[in-house]
Amino acid sequence: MPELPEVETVRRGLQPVVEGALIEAVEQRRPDLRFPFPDRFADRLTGLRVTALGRRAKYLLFHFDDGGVLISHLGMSGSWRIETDGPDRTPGDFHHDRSKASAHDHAVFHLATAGNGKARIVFNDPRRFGFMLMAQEGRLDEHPSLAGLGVDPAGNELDGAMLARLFDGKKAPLKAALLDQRLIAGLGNIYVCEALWRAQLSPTLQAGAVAGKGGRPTASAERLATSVRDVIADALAAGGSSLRDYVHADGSLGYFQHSFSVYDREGEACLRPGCTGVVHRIVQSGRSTFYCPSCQR
DNA sequence: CGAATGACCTGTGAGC
DNA sequence: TGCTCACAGGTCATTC
Repeated sequence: MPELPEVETVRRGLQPVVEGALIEAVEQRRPDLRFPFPDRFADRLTGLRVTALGRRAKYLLFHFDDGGVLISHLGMSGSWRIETDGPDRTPGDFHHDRSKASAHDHAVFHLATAGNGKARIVFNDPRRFGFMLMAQEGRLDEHPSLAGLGVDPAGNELDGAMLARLFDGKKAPLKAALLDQRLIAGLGNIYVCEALWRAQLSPTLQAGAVAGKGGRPTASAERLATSVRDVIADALAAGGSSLRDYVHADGSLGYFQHSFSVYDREGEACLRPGCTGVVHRIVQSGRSTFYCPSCQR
């Protein structure tokens, strides 16, 4: 379920366990995910210390003390799980049993944590659209997976003016433009639908029309930029609020109860106060779009 | 060049 | 119950 807010929630859950941890062993249980694992994957990681856990768009970045960086993408169905042995030792510790082990556990990192405990983090991915790649510190921006990524909607940069500049002259529908990771990096199908609903804009409008002439922001562009940021911020808040340190009792990360305003609500009443419309589903570039034709124009 | 489509995988739920 | 089908939150390669 990983769009940007879910990936960030996973990052925050993993962070206290992996930052400062020493990788004592790595189990790689199959040769590939979406792509082959990097050559000598387990050997290269064993003995390294994690200096920081970062994120770029939907990519998790494990920074190591030798200057290497592990780029981890969750694809459509990937997840990380934390396992620890024994009773809790400090207030920050948590205990998770191994009952969730499954055939789709593809990689296991055995860690000696900064707090001198033992932990494992397990990557599980039934559909195997996820992947892991290696990069070098200082050359991250040149890595094929990260080069060309657009602005992060969780930060402060995205405003109406920037959105208008990005969409200026684009003939693609708004839905497709918002999904384009080269423009805004981190939005996925759900939050694009949600942002358009908030902004009361039709997903079928031409992106360039919203930008306005010459990239000067229209009221629609301002509204859309605000909606995108608010949708992401609200999802992030939801990710942290219902969980203890973003970690479920079973150690799984990043999946949280969430209700959507339009996504997956085909045929149901529009939730906007005063709107009597019904949510429709259409297909744009092969993917479902949910929107209310009555109030999104 | 931009835009649209198919491919990559497995799991799930709806409908018969 | 068991089968088939449509569909699933992402990206990449290919085609028009």
